[in-house]
Amino acid sequence: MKRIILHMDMDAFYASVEQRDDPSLRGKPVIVGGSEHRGVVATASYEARPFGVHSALPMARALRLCPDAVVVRPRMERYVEVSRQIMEELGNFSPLIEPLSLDEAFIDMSGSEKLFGEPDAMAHKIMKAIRKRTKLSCSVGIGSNKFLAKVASDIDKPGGMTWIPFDDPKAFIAPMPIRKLWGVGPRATEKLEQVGLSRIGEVAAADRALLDSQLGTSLGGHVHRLSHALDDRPVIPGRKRKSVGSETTLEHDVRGLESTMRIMRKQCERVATSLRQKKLLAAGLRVKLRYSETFRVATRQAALPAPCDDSRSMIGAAHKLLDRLDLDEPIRLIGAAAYDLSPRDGQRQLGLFGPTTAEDHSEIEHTIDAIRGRFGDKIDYGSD
DNA sequence: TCTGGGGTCCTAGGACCC
DNA sequence: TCTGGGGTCCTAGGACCC
Repeated sequence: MKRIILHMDMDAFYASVEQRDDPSLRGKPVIVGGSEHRGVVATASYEARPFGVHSALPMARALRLCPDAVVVRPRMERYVEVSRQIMEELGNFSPLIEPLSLDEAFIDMSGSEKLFGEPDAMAHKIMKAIRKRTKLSCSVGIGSNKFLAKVASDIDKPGGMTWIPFDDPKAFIAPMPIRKLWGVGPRATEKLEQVGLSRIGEVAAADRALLDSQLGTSLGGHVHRLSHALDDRPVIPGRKRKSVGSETTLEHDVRGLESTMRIMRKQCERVATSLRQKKLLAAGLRVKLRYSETFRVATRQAALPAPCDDSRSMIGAAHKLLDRLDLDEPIRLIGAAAYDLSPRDGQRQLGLFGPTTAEDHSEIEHTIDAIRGRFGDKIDYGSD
């Protein structure tokens, strides 16, 4: 059966949510992002983009380009909430929804013409439903596979709909830069350009062996297929997450075990809280540091003594892992991530003889979660 | 210009086992 | 004695995506 894949991409999602929620921001250049010192732009509103402000740009530079911009710190919980509404709306069109991030999803609409009409009509109905539910706009791409749908949604933003022809998609994408190929970033672009390939059509015409020699057989094969407009990856709903992490770039560098652990404890607490919210247990923990002077990232990981969702177990594990890293050079980023996740089901019980085991701590922290849920996060529970 | 935070996937080397 | 080969798992790093 002919596949009909749609890709929905919200327009300037974080910035648009902020402008929707705060009317005083409407019509103004809005930048959602971090601190001017070490932050970057997460999303720039369309009013800010003509100044050259875009995602991943260092904040300091963004503000030099657009000094009148209003800077807003990201409110992730809010975006998560709006994202849920969007995905729920998409669910009314197909059971095969695959979210790629908070603001993007694939929708497999194959065989739904009787219900929703031609693909372009489907796309318009989706855009209308999302606007009605959230007052936000999105762009939609249509193609016969994921890659084409994704390329398409980017062509006419904001608020656009693009349908890459089902009969000759290869000709449609041939003139595009190789950067549009999924999996081709700055490194791979450089490697392909070294052998004179800068357009998708040139990659399609290139020798497979040349691609493999530049990119390795795995990425080489992938890129080769995409350049021929071939992509048989299915739309997979309900993909399980593989890790849950928290990391932060510090305003000021730290060094030494004590200072590093002070931050690391907070990261572990956030990871544990997040695991409990998601009803997951982790069997492994990974710590991550980024060194200021070299910008180098170092990670260490290890299995936890037992699957857990409490910060105490993670803090203990993180401490051991940090022992294996250099803590003498200045550190700018500290992070922790839990992996090897499994669903937590069943009841937990508090031991009779005081809080000693990881299970007990999990139970206590669940109780604290519940209190926080009722009274907010402003309560002081004392230390440790 | 001095480079976020949330993730996923791939690779290469070493341990370990038979 | 001068040393196989394959499979699997784990770890660390790195590219990439939004």
